[in-house]
Amino acid sequence: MSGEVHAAHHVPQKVTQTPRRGGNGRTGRDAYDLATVLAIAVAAFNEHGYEATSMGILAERLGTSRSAIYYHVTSKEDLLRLALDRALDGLEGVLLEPGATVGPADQRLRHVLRRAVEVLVEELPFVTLLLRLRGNTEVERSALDRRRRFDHAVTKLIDAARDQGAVRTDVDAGTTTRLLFGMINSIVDWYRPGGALSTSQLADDVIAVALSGISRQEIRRPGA
Amino acid sequence: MSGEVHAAHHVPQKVTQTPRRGGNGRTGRDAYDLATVLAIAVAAFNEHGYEATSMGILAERLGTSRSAIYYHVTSKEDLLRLALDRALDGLEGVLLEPGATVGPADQRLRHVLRRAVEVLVEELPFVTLLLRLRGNTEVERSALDRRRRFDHAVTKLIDAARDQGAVRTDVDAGTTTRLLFGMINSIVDWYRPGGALSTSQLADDVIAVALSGISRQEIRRPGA
DNA sequence: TGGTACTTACAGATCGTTCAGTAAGAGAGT
DNA sequence: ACTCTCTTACTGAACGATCTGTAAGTACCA
Repeated sequence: MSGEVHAAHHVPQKVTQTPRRGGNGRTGRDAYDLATVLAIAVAAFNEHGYEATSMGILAERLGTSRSAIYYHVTSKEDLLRLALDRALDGLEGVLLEPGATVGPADQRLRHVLRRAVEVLVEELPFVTLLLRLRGNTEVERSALDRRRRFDHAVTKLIDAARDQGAVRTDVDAGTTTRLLFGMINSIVDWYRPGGALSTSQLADDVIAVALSGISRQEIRRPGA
Repeated sequence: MSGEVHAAHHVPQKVTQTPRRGGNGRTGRDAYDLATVLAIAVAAFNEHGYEATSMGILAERLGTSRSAIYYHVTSKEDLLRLALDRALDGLEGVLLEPGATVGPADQRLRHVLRRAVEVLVEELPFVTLLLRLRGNTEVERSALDRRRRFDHAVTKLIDAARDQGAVRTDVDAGTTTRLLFGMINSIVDWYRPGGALSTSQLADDVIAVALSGISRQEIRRPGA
């Protein structure tokens, strides 16, 4: 039924940190591209919160003027929409992968958890922004709506794994799902790629703790 | 002058939703008390974010004027400080309880987890505000500092339980702790007291999933 | 010459906060 | 019972700063 998640609209944009001055491109003056503006904006949004971040701060960080930004985007909210689309495109893409659509439910669940962690790390600032939304404007509400649909797809996966006998039944299904999401989503609050913990190891750890908890394990077969 | 308001520490204040008109208290006019103003303010802060919430919105919700609020508090930041103090007082109180200080580490850990969930629910709006801080102002940074000290105390408990052999060692201690906190803290994003799930049951579920994960359990003795 | 990427200048609104003034009850004095 | 004074709890206007967004002009390059 409802799982019709929109496919990735376009290829993830390369975020170039430096303005391409003068010659290499094709055009006029300093030439910040949209991706740069967006990357700086999202970083600032995550530091101060979207509404508390002024276009003046963005301009300062870009080394340009407030109004120059309006050459690249039509509004502040436009920046937000662009950023949220990117996060959501990435997450929804996971659900379309073969590993998420074929095979036993518990294996599909493992695949989605692992890939969700990976996308979350790849698109860290964008997903961070998404996860901190309040839903005050229409843009925010529609992003939250897409996020809810994603969550719901994962919930159905957990339900399937439960029917299959792979998930505990002494805790309510909704509670299980929410606690699981809480654990995964918290990654944006502390994980920074490039440190001692690799993304791959992080994904392993998340799956291990999510499935088996923090207690010391007895004999446990890898299949369940 | 009115600076020395300092939240009545541990005793949870009654939040009266209605202004006490006329006679019972002292004198004057409508007489909103600090607790009412604070409750309304925190609710608004959680909905729109602290910085995005204007004094005008608070005044509107209180049915009064912006300037009237300044009779009760010295500044907008003062409201924030009061709210954060309340959340932190509650959480820190848990660490002082006998159940958190005496006995085997794994039992103390269980106690702290359960009580942390309970305080989190009791003081839901205040803790919610705390958990969404960015650390931009001095008030926010000092609150985050207190929160880090609380987290660190729990981390030490987990370490003790690990030394005792109750916690898995195949996942890094720091990662374990952060995933655990992520799970617990996420409660503020979805749990609302008064529903089908009681606070006590929620605490049970959190402990069950935190310790043993979402997988179907084999034989597992309640002690570990 | 024409498009690109701006800059300067500003409109209009809203922000947190201050301040002078005031309505109304409480207590004291008579 | 009556006034007088003091305290409480505001009201309403105004302040300077800052906010998003726009309009018009301009430097640069092909």
